[in-house]
Amino acid sequence: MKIATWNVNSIKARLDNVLEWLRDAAPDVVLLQEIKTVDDGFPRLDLEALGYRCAVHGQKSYNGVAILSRVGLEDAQARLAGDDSDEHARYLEATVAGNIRVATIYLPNGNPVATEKFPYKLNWMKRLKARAAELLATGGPVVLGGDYNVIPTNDDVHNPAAWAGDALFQPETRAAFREILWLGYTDAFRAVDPSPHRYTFWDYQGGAWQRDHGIRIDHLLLSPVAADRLVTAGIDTGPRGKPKASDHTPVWCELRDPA
DNA sequence: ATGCCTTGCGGAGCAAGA
Repeated sequence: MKIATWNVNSIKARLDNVLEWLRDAAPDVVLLQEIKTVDDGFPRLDLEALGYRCAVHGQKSYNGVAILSRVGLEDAQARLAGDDSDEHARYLEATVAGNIRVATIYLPNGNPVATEKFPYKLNWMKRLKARAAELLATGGPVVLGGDYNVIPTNDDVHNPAAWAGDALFQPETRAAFREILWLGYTDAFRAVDPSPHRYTFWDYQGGAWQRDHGIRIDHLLLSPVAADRLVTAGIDTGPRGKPKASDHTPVWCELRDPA
């Protein structure tokens, strides 16, 4: 069972890239972020033609998340509890393969730090932590994947000093991410690859991709019973090097079938 | 250097991203 997460930066602009990658990588479940379309604009038919069912939580112009699955897709539920005034489409859960609860997460960027955007980010992380705790309490396999907009450690950024003032790298941001991990979640990529400077995002500007000036901000967090099934995980840098690429590239993990 | 790209929206030049 291969589960991947990918911030595609517009599903419409990226459709050919996404279809090509689905054929090449053959993931069973894909957690998408930044689809940048309302539900009706989602290219459902093209994805269904490859065997995927789709759950979509869209929004006009910005944000938007979706789940693709070719191993069943049930009980989709959008939005995080805790702030009824939050209209951003950033969170969607569903059950795949019968009993794996997955969530696609587009965590707020939070920049600039001196504006209301940063406390919105931190509050969103509190809401996510609360939901993550609820899901742990079910005792079942859970995979929380997405664009967390969090650089966890100095090993996850090319030049830590350059990011010191950024919302993705603030001590409060990193602490809030650790709080979620310490509930009992495992960072799937880090569990299998401790090497530093493995990135999932490279800015479009300044030749960041060509220079490998990236950051690791897309993560797959596994509950204990999901982590017990972890076979391997990786970052697929292929899509970032293609024409018309998203600025993010897919992260994936492989879970063995239950005993 | 809040620019350097890229996208959506709408039909020019912002807003937002990270």
